[in-house]
Amino acid sequence: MKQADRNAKTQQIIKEAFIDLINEKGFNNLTVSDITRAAGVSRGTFYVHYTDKYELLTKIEDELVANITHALSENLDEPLTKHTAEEISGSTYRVFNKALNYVDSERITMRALFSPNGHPQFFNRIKNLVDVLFTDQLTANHGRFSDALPIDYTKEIALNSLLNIVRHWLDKDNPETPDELADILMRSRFIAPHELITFE
Amino acid sequence: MKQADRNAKTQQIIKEAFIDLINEKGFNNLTVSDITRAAGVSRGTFYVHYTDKYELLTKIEDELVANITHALSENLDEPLTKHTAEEISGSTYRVFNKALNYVDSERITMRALFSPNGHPQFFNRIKNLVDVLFTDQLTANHGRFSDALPIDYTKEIALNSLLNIVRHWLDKDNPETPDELADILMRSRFIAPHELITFE
DNA sequence: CCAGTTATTGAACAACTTGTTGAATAAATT
DNA sequence: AATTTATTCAACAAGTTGTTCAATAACTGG
Repeated sequence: MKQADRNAKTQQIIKEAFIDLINEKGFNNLTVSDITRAAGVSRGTFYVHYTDKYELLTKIEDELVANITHALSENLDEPLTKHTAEEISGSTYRVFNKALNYVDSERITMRALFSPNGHPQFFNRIKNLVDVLFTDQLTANHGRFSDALPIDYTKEIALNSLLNIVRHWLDKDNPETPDELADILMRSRFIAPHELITFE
Repeated sequence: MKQADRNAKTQQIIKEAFIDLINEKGFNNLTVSDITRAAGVSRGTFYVHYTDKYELLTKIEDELVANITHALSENLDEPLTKHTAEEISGSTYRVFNKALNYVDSERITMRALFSPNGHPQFFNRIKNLVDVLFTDQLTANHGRFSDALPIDYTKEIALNSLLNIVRHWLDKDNPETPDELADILMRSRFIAPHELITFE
């Protein structure tokens, strides 16, 4: 085995043990000793690769963010060349679908980080990512559908609905396929949430 | 000063220092020593009142949950005696208004706990609270408005929209009054969030 | 006002985690 | 086979944890 592969393999073992431990006891309650014990690796080895558990977390998150950004951006400029409602809708579906398929491939890690025992800042980072990528569409449509609700609240509703659906999906034991969830996300856009909370 | 008052005062000083520190460095990064130093109190005193920082957190949360439950429940049975749409709508508004006024009175604490550096489990606890209290209304209306979206996703959208609006409101520097936010919550019920995320 | 109860203080304790270092060993490279 | 690189293991000081205890301070009831 090559040196590079050897490093990669060690780091992979550490990462997997780390994600397992986040699910077991939460990021904040796990120690570097916990990680190395679970990974079957010396504590010294950990500190060769990472300065602390926060850097390990950051490196994992950075990779996820880069790939999600890529998946979301890839089809994002397409709409400008599309004209019919069907073309636009299909394009939106493909953006969701592509991103969800990647998220699904990192399901265990994503679920761990999105969980209450994971890293709330990571959820916010993804939220900010989606915000920036979709911000033009958001502001452009605001006013047409919003009934003059303040723009900041409108954005909160839209972003949180989208991302909490994904979070809920990640938490499920028998989740829908990424394709099915993309479909649910498409349909969810036409539902006013609080119509469902009334006293009728 | 009476003994009971003396205890209450000490605990209040500790609680205030604790909330300040959550905002400064986050719950997970603060130590008991940090709290007692900030509170100007001996570390021994802390351990007389609380076994650790988790118990302190829990006691604060329990009080908030009890009061929010009270505020939400008080007007919740009214609708059964109401008949017109205006009566029902007014009743809903009063439930929101009452709860929001209490939350506003505990704004600094609520914001600290709801923040990413606070306690995500507390947000989930409130979410569960609202879920249980409104669950009858939720299921009753499902199907009429949902376009056959799976019930679990419908609930996620409704609960997260409601609570993230409140969270966003708590984070604001110049927030609306509780009355104004109750109005925003009422109006937000008729907005389909993802209509705003399209590629048109 | 005094004696008894209760709260606070400050110091000490062992156990644990942290991040660092260095020497020995093991594995890959050339 | 000699060199570079990765891993291991042990030791280190510094900080936190939760507990204990004796001394001090503050309230309480008579």
